[in-house]
Amino acid sequence: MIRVEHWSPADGLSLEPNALAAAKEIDSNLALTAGPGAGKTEMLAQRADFLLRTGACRYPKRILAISFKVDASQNLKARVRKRCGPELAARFDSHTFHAFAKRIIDRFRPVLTGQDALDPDYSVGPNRIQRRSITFNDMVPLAVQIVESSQIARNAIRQTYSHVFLDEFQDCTNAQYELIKVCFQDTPVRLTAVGDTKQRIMGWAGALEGIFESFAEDFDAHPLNLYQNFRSEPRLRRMQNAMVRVMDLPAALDDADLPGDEGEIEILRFDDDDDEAEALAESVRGWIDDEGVNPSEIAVLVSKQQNLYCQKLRVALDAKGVPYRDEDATQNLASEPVANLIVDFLLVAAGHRQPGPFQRLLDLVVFGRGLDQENEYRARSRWNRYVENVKKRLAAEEADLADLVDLRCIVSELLDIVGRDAVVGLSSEYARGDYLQQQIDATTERAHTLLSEGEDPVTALGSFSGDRAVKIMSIHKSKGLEFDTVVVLGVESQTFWGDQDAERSAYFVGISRAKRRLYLTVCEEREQPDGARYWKVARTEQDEFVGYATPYL
DNA sequence: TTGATGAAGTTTTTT
DNA sequence: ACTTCATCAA
Repeated sequence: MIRVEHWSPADGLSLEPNALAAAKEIDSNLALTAGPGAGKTEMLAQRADFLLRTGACRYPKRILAISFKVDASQNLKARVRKRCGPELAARFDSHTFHAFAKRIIDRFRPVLTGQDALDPDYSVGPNRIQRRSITFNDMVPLAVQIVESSQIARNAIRQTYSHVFLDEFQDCTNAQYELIKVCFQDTPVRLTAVGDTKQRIMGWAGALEGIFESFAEDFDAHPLNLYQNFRSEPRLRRMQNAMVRVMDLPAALDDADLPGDEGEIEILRFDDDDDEAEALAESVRGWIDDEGVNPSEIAVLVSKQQNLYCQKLRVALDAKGVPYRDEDATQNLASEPVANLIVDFLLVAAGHRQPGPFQRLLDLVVFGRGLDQENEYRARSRWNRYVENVKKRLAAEEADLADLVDLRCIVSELLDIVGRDAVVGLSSEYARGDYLQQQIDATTERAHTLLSEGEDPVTALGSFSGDRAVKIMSIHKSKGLEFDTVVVLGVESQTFWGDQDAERSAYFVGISRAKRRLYLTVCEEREQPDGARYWKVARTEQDEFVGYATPYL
């Protein structure tokens, strides 16, 4: 443990003054607003490092981080582990709102009585069924009810955590805010809320307007703002700034403060979506093959109906052999930690030099266990021996990944080596029923399908792992992510319909994912799902949204 | 039966 | 923004 005055940001990073102030804040609750690319995640990771290393969060107290999306919560956890090491990071709990609520329900379930009583083996499904099943939407309200009515639950939560981080706070809903309040209002627990009201894109799901103001009031939180944008090149920042001028004038900068020609913005206009798919696939292929851009640094974003809008693009990418991952279709399995574990291992076993998967496996199997140095060394060499052994068997054709029996065998062997406890610990869902086995079977099936297509294993599994695949996803899914090159597909009034402010925020989120290059596509005509009808592009919204880009081409 | 009119529904996430 | 469905008048 070190003294507060001796702490400096981990890994020799430097933070802008307000980020440093936020990271080192001890007494106040914080309401930290910051635009895209300001380094909110990094600030939280550094703050975790500060709290854990200086003992402001002293053992056995823990830090609770609440995000909205699974991958955001995993990213934050990984960043914290990187900054302060696995031992301290073990006291950093990173959950989604739903996961946090469900943990409360599972732990204090008997508190629920009468109408709301739940059986021990209740399930989560599409319908609320008395005692047997709840829906996603029931989770947070039930957790609120538990914490409200049970002093024991309240105390348990308040005594576990000394600090709470709230990520993407602009998208906090009424029910979620209630949960935060019943758990932590008027307690010594210190809260840090970070977000950007200009990126509020969950209004349709009940995200509260003016949530930062309410929070500042209810929790007497100290407001801070981060000004920098470490993500985007200046040309892109000027376009973002043009949107900020419309959405939140006081937060806008003078364009003169964003000098430089770096960065690239293009508007691609097409007659129809066939041309669009063809040209886009060709551009993507060029970026990867000619410019050497990593496919995973390229994202195609759509506002709505991803399946419909990206169908032709997928066909065109297939035809050109461009690896891509449709985050919609693969979502279920690809977001399962055990699926990633298995696929990472298959990639390492089958391919040469797979740094991403290799490192993730090491983190899980060796470093993530809080072992001391000697045992860590042993675990590492044991793991390396095992990997080499499987590689050798594959090379000698004693085992064949394309063979389902061999594949099953290798998977079960892997899970034994990793350890049942470690696998179950990957997700809170795995402890119950046969859910884990189902996911393992589904992954094996899927891997078998991919591997028996005849391509080499690394390419075949590439679309699953996503390490070397172009990402196709909704703007909502892209929140919090960043890419070298971003294509916003279909910048048309037909795709950005709905509440004007909400749509503008969504567009802002989309364009601000790009670090260096932004492409916008517009079609005059686009095919409808039944294949027969076409619509013409209306002009109004197209002019507004594309218009933000035109001065910066 | 046809055409005209208007209202309602559609999308985005979460164990 | 656009589609689908219900209703009403001719």
